[in-house]
Amino acid sequence: MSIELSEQEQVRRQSLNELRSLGIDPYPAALYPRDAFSTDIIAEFDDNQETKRQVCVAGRIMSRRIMGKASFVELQDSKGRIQIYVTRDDINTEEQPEMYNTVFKRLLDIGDFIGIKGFVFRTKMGEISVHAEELTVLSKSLRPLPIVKYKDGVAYDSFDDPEQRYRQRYVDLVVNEGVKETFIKRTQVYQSMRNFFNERGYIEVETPVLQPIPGGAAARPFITHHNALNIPLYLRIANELYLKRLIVGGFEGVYEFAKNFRNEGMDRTHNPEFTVMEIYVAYKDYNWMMEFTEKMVEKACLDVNGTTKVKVGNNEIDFKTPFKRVTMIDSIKEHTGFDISGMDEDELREVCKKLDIEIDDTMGKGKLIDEIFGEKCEGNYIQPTFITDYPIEMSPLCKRHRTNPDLTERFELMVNGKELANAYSELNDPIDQLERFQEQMKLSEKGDDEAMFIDLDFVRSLEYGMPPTSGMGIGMDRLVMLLTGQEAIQEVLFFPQMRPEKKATVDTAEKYTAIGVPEEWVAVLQKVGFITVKSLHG
RNA sequence: GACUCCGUAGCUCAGUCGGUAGAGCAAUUGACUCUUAAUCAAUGGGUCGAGGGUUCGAAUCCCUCCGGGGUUACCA
Repeated sequence: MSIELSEQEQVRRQSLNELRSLGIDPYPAALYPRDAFSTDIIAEFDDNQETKRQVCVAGRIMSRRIMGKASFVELQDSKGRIQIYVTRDDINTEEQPEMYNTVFKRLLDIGDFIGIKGFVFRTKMGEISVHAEELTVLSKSLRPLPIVKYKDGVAYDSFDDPEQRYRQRYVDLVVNEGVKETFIKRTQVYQSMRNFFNERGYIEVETPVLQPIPGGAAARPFITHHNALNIPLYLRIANELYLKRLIVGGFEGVYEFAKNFRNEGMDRTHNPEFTVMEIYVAYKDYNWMMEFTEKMVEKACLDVNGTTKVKVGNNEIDFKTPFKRVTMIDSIKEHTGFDISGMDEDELREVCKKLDIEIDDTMGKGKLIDEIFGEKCEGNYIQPTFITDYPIEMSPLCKRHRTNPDLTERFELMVNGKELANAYSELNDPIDQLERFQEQMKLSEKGDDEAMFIDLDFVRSLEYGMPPTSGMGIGMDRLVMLLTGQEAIQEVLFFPQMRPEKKATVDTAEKYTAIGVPEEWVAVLQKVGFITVKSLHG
């Protein structure tokens, strides 16, 4: 925040005062009786109408073309833009004879909100516009917006510094065409999925974000402290264990769009907080869940884009069902030539060495297989593909495979070379579950800082009995990225995490003298680099 | 975290070999009652990310720091 105002900010504050002195409230309290939206007016216009349609519109001035006693304004509302034709003779009134020359031309600026009452017509150049008969100042803008111009869909001087766009998303949304559409599509994806679940009778629920044991995934959690209880609490890394408790409790289909938090790196596909939709359905297995998932994704794509095809970067992805299905063992065989079925840890290490994959001693069998798949296979799956039957060591919450005890009934949905969804036939054998947690403990002792904690209450719930259940989690940010063709997670989050904005500040002389620094030393100290009192310590 | 590039007016960007700051839009003043990246004329606007160094002289060269992008590592 700059303390000194730029020339344009000073002018706008001056205009604000002049509006008040003319008896115009720049921030009126009364509701404005808007009765039409920009794009609707254009869509509903009929050249053959005998009487002109009267409308009342409101929005932000995005550009002005002033030609003496007549002007054109581009007014932007939540749906789009419409041109307003403003003339001196039509908007001046007895009470406000300077409405046009002083108020409109001199005191209003790009960025201000105004309301317009008038009639709809088509200009000589053919553009459907509103001929203003009454202009109301609705809100004065004190900061100049970036000026982005459009012609034939091409943007000129777009506001495109990513740092400023993300830090001041409100500005990005105002001036850059298409940004809002991405976020509207995000909401449509959620609506599509909610409808899909609700139609089937599944219930949307909410479970704790603050958890005493961060369970349900392998990840580094954020930790915080609850003062009244005097205990550490973790921000959830997943909601899986809570949703399964609800299946124990008798719900037969529950889902939650859950904000999860992981204290890991940030880049164009990772934000510290992100959203996962998890759903659990009783009496189903992972085969059922595969069909459910592909139908859900196909529908979401159709609802948002009207087609199953999406362009992401140079790839065209088709979400037409059915998706391909490949077991993990077959995938590794196909992309590396190694058949790892039945291999022990040492043999797997040998394979990794041959494939030039970096490994370390903390890695168990499951992690080694995961590395091979991640390095050599994952990236090949551009079109939606289910990878099935993961090794048991890397799936501690998943039911053992019905035909092979070394594997689990698990699938991941890979799209554009990345994991999008993850699902199991859920492990509901409480004794097996406890043993799997204990295996995780051993991994943790071995040095794996992502191994899962033991959640004894969760085991207790399973001891009361959970019906056979299938569960699935899908990364919402990644899904939205795919369905909107965006390649950075920051483009689908309104406010992605950023380093705090910092300005180099210089402490005042008083702060130095307050800690006993002689006044005449202050300038000297600042000159040699101690620009703050704090910098004198340490 | 590592590597790499970037930071100049409200916005988008030039700035040559180190010689003291430029354009378009926006703003201000004026002309113009159907324009649309409106047009025409004039004017003002800069801690060149911050701090230090080299130099007679630094937006430019060197060092440190801050912020961001890209690549990479961990991860969804």
